[in-house]
Amino acid sequence: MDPSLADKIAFFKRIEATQNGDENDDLGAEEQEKRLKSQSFHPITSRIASLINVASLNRQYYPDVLRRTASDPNTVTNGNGETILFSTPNEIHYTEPSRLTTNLVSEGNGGEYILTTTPNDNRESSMGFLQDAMDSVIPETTNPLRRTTHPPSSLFRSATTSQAVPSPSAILAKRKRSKPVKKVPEPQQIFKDLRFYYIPNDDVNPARRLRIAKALEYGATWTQNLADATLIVVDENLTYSDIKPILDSDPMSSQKTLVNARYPLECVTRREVFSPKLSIEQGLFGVPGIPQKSKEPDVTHPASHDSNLSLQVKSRRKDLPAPDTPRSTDTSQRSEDIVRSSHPEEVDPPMETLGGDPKKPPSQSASQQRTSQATTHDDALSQCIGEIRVNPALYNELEDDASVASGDDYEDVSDVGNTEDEQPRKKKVSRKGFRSDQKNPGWQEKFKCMKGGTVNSKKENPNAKTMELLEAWKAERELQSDGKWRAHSLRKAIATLRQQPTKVTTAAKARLLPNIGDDIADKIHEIVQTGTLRHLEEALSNPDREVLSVFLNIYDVGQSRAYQWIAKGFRTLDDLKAKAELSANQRVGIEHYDDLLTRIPRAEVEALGSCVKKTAKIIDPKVELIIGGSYRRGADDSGDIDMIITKPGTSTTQDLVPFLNRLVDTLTGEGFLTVALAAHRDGSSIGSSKWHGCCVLPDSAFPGAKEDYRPVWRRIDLLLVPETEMGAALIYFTGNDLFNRSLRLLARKKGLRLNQRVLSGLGVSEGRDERKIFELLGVHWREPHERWC
DNA sequence: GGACTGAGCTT
DNA sequence: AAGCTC
DNA sequence: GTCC
Ligand SMILES: [Mn+2]
Repeated sequence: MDPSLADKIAFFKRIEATQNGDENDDLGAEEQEKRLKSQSFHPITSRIASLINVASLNRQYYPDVLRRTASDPNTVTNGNGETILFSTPNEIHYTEPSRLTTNLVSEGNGGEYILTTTPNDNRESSMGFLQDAMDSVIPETTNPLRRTTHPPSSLFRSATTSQAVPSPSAILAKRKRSKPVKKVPEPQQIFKDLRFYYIPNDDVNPARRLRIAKALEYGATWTQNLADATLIVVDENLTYSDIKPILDSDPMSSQKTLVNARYPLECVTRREVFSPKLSIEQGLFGVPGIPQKSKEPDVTHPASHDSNLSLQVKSRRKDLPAPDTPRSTDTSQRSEDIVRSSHPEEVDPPMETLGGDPKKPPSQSASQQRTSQATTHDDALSQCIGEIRVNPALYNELEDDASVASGDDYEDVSDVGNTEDEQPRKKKVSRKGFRSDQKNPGWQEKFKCMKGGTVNSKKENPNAKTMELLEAWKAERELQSDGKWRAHSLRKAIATLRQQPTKVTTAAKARLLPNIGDDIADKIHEIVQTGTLRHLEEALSNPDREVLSVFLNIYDVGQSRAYQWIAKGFRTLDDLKAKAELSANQRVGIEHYDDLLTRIPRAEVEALGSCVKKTAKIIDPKVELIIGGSYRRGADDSGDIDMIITKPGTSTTQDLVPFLNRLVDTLTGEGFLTVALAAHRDGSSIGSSKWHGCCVLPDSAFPGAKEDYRPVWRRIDLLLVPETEMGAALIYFTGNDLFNRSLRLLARKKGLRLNQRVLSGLGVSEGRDERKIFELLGVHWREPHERWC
């Protein structure tokens, strides 16, 4: 990798740090687990649905209470006379669930915790449709692959937006870090006559430096004197209270426009200095905590700009609402508030010219090209941001790109002089103390991933309804053979939505948000307008979807087999047991279907862990076992239990295989381990590293009252990790998945590679120290409970 | 048009 | 190599 | 699905 490239990459990261948006806080490692849950429930009637909510809660901890034989799924007939199978317990035994329910409900009311129970919410929200769907029966549609056609406007839009004026950023990017700012042609200098004051007002932070440079390119003047400023640009991690002291130094500050760092960039994108006032935009570009009062004198330029005329060039990625050109019609968009600019006549320079491709050596590696391009276009830059922002707080302290780029000197990471980049850890949404175990004190901290702990983030999220439906839609996509990436995109979009401080009510506004494209923007609009999602309802009415959902929740059953079975006409778990060719693991999955889908209370995770540790200690007292996964992140319940097995002095997993064999044998003999699903390759070469199976907590170790004990099969994963790889292993097995993927993506961008064993590349090789890996990646340390992205 | 994390284990 | 899992 |  060439250093300059790394430099650019580093730049982007910084930017990320300042862009707080990000999609965090929600599913992650557990994402998969929850996904399963939500899939398995799809109330058929609202009445049942209401019961299910209660039931599902109970189910979390007391599967038996409402267990129904997995092999006897309920079925109902829809309006078409078609039989629909569903996995929801048809018999909700209310027998004294009160106590249990109360307990759980209280947790749900506790605050953020609600997020961890989204599956319940989903069910709740989806029942309405299902009901409708059943009543109105829509024959068919069902081809999962079937795609929605884009409304004409969408096409139109993209066509007009794909062109853009050559971005000066290209120039900027190429100049590396040289100071001279090349301004764009006069007419394009949208910030001309405007004086920006930044907070912090320096360019120490690479991200800010880049932003400032861009502002200057477009004619802005960077002033060091607050009193002289016409626009105050605040780093996104700062809240109004943070900057209040600074503002107070200028008596006129209250008359000036206060915007976050994203605003100027958006102006550049739009090629105009628009007013940040609009409610939604205030949420997008405002400073958190800003008093409602005055603030917002119109500093924007009079529409005198060419930008409003010939330069109506939209960024190719996000169109901006054009007040004058209401997007007309189309089937799906009957709303009048949807306004998208559309100036077909505007023919802009081809994008290619922006990338500077001509100069690019054809020999460049694909990755290099990708990066180069990204660095050459402002949009590309934002894009990159969006990509990385998967994990915003990650980059909070990146500093000088140069140092980072060099690969070997990451000292910069440590110095972290950018306090402003530092997420204000101060304000934490304090969670009720119902589960105030000392271990949990901070699990709500996961919200730190979120924007300065502002508004949203709780169930009263202004976009809650929209998120619920999109979540349901995402679940449907996950059932489809080609829905993996669509679901992934939806997940990111939902995360973006979750962070919006105000309700996103139009497609146009939604479209401006990262990770939300035309499709989802339209869906958001549909939800806001109609309260439903037509496609979702149709999907739910597909008689196959419930069967699919049940099948996919079987361990060791994926899309391939699920579809094959459905093609063969199998509809129930009984059908499978009787007619399908099942692998041993699938048999286990079916036999213990309910158990394996039941959440494991934290207390039980601990109890299970203790059982393993106890036996392990007898076999080899020097071996160390650590419970990872969501438990390590502080979760109140987990989908399974993950344990890392290590021992001082070990350098290969092989060193631990003998121990594992004895451990498994012993635990199996005790009756603790009940079955092996995937065992390590015995005696095989390197690589042997894991053992997956099931276990049951012995009644003697049950943390609750004896009479409440029920043997429940749990999934347990044992991981062999030599001491030399503990750091990388901990990161990986602590998750969550989004966090891990972000890190790996980041590593790759830095020319490194991260897997569960080591961070390597560019002469680097670190697997032992978790913190060291963070440092090498230029990522601020994050405690396990802060890794819910 | 391609990427989207990166691997281990089973069949 | 495909399929499933984390 | 979104972004490059
Ligand atoms: Mn696991």
